[in-house]
Amino acid sequence: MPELPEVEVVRRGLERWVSGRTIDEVEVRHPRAIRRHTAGAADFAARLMGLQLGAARRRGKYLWLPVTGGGPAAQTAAEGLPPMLTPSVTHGLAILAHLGMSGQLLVQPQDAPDEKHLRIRLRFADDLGTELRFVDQRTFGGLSLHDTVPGDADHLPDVIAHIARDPLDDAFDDAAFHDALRRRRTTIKRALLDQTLISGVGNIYADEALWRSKLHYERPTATFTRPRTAELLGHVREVMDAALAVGGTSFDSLYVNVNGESGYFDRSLDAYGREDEPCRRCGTPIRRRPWMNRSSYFCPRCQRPPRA
DNA sequence: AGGTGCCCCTGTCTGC
DNA sequence: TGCAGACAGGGGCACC
Repeated sequence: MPELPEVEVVRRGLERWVSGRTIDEVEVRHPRAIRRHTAGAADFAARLMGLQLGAARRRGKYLWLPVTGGGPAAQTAAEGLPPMLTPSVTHGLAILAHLGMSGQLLVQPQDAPDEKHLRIRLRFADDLGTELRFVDQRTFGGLSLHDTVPGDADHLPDVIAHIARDPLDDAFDDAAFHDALRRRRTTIKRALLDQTLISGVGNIYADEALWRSKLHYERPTATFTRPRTAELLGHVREVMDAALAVGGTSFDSLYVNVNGESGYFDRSLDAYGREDEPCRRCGTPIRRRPWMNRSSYFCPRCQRPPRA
């Protein structure tokens, strides 16, 4: 599953291979892949026509491409749409993407055979011979077109305005995160997965960062001291940086790489997926516990549960 | 109204 | 062998 570092690799690939290009053909092959675009597939396709893609952005696991323009085909299509859905002068537009569990954005030669789970195809008004494909087996991900937050320098799509900055973002506010933790009446792993507090941390990185911090996943956030929060954030950044260092080497290829193939997951995990294997610190077998319809992996010796 | 938990989806794996 | 069920998981959203 693509985690934040993989999504960042995809962002770099998009920047390199599709930013600046102009859309001139859109094919939606599965309605679920554009379900966040509430006006439907025909509207999605019509409104993308003629748009020029700007620089790729990322927040947590969300990706987006601010767009400009809209050619004759887009204007024609827009005439039949209600005012809310026509291109706005005061608000920018952006194509939003989320890869979900199994999504891939691939830059492929136009004559390459369709992937089994090809959901959306975008072709461009140039002679580079490549197209952008959204491929997704489990269809948790998708593409959609949205207004951007007025005045936002990154052209943030309005529907993800509630998503917090991620810990690799220079503007992430460590002190504000700590204060938010202290105000919450919840437990630390829930907080790490709460996208309104901190984004981009999934189940895997949460378990890894907690293991490195010797923290049990059910520790109440209200007990966190400033140094403990700082240490935890440091470990979150470490595991993400390590994965980025490994997975970030392949974006230079034609394919926009994704799909959790970062070798990081095979070699460097200390807790996640290691049930019954010895803790790399103390040798105690790692345990797995059902948690929120998922699993939590932890060392029962290094990560003691909080008092009841 | 902050916190909790269900549900969407499909392919793989395990156990009976 | 075949089938049922567990599991993987982000995040929207209904509900208390």
